[in-house]
Amino acid sequence: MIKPKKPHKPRSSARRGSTQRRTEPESRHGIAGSLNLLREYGTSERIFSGGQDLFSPGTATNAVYILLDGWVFLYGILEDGRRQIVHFAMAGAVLGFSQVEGAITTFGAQALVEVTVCVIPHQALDKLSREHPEVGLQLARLLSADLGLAFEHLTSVGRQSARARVARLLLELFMRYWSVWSGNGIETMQLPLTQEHIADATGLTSVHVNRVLRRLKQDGVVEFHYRRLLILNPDKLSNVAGVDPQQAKLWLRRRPFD
Amino acid sequence: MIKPKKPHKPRSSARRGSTQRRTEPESRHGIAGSLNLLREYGTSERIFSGGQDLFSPGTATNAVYILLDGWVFLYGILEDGRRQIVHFAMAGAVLGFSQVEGAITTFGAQALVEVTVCVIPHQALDKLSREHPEVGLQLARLLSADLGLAFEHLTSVGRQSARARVARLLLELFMRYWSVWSGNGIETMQLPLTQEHIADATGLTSVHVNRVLRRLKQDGVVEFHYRRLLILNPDKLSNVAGVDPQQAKLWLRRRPFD
DNA sequence: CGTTAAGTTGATCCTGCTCAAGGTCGGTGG
DNA sequence: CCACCGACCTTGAGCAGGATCAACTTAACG
Repeated sequence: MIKPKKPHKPRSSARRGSTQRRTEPESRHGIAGSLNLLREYGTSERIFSGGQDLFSPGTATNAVYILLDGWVFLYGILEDGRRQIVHFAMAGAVLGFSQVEGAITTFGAQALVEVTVCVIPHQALDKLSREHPEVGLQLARLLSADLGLAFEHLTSVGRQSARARVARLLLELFMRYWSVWSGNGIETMQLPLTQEHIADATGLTSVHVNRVLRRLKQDGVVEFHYRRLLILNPDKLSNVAGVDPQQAKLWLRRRPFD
Repeated sequence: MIKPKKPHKPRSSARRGSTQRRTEPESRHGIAGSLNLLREYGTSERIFSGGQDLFSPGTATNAVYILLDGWVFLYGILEDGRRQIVHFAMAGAVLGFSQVEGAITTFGAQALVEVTVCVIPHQALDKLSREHPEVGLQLARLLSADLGLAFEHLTSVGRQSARARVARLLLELFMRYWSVWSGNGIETMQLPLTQEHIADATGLTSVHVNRVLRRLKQDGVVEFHYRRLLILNPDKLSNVAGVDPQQAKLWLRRRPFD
C-alpha cells in the first residue's frame, strides 16, 4: 500500500518506435484534412521522447494536443504513488481538452515512444471552433468515442478476472492499432509496453500479469514478448476476453475524423 | 461466475423520489437557457419510472436525452450477467450521445427513480448544432467532464481498497449532488441507491459493501441507511477516500452549461 | 563487460468472494 | 388485522484469486 513508485523512466528510447511508423501516408488519418486548417491558428508541432509527460497530474492545462504519431497513455496517480493507466492514445487522438482553460487535470499524459503532436493553445481552439462550427461537434464525437472506451475499460477492470482483463486489453489495442495503421491480415504488431504498463492498465501487479501472459502463451491464445504482440488464436482471444467478436469489430472504425 | 442477474426491478416506486426534487427553480440548471431553444427542434419530454431502461446495452441509439430531473445510472453487462455501473448521472446530464446515428451502444442507462428527460432525435441535434455553433463545443465540454469522472472512477476501481472505493464513491456523489441541488451546509442527502448499486459501481460484491459500510459507520465516517446518506466526518471521509479535500471541490463546479 | 530496466519464478499471506442462513421493512391480500 | 411475500440488508464460515516479498535471469545499452 505504501510503495511509492519511482517516475517511469525507460532506459532510453534509442530504437523505440523505429518500426512501422509513418508507413501510411498522413492523409489516411482523416485528421489531416483538419491539419492544414490548424496551421492557420497559431499551432505548432512538437516532439516528446518516450517516458516524457505531455502534461502531469495536478498541473494546469494550457493547450490541447493532437497526437500525430506514436503512442501516449493517460494515467492517474494515488497519494501512495500507485498508478492507474486509464487510456492508450494513438494517432488522431485529442489530448488535454478540458472544460475551462487552465483547469487542473487529475490525470497525466505520458509518451510511450517518441511522439509528434500538434499543439493548439486553448484560445486558438475557441477561435477555431467559432469560425468552423463543425469542429465542436467533431470534438464531441471524438470524446464520446473515448468515453465509450473508458466505460468498457472500467467494466473490465471492475468485473472481469485477471486473465480476461489482460486478454481484453491486448485485443482492444490490437484492433484499434490495426484500424489506424493498416488493413491487411497480419496478426502481429509492435506494442511498446512493458508488463508493468499492462498491470497498471488492468489494475493488477506486474508479477501477476507476468503469470497471466505466460499462461495465455501456453494456452496458445496470444504471445507478448519484446514489445511485440502476436495473436495466436483470435477466436480464443475474444473468448477469453469475454468480448463478442462482432462487438470487437466496433473498435475498428472509431475514428470520427474520417 | 455464472450467476445471471435478474433485471433490476425495484419493488415499486411509490414513495420514490418524492423528496428534495424540484426544490430549486429550473433556471438554476443553466441548461434551462438552452431548453427553450430545444423546443423549436422537435424535441419532447418523457418520463421513465425507476428501474426502467432509457436504453439498453446492445441496442441502437436513436436519440439523445437530456436529464432534467432524477437519477440515472449507466452500466455495462458481461456475458455472465454481472453488471458494472460506470456513471451516475443527475440533472443536466446528456445521455446517449454517440458518434454515428444508430450506433450500437455497449452500455445501458437505467432510471434509479422516476426521471424526466428531454428527448432530442439525432437529426434534430445535427440541425441544432449547425444553427447554433456553440452547442457542439458545449457538448464537448460536457463530455470532457464525464470523461474526467470516468477516469477517476477507473483509477479508484483499479487501484484502491474496498474501503477507499466506497468512501470515494459516496464522497463524489455527495459533492456532485450538492452542487446541483443546493449550496448550504447540510451534510445529509437522499441517495436512491441500494447496496447492490454501490457494489456494482465499485466492482465489489454487495455482501462486502455491506461490511464496509458497517465499518465506516462504526468509525464515524459516513452512514448510509434507507437511501439516506449522512456525512459524519467530512475530513475523515476524504481521507479514507484518498481524495485531497481541495480536489474534491473540483466535483462541485463541473456543469459546463452554466 | 558492467549496469540497469525488465521479465521470471516460488513461497506465503490477505483482501474480498462465495455460500448459506437469517433478519427487517413495507406492501398486499385474506 | 394479520400473515405472507419480495426486495433488501446482515452476519458467519470457509475459500481463493491475486498481492506481497524476495531472489534470480535475461536483454539491451554505454
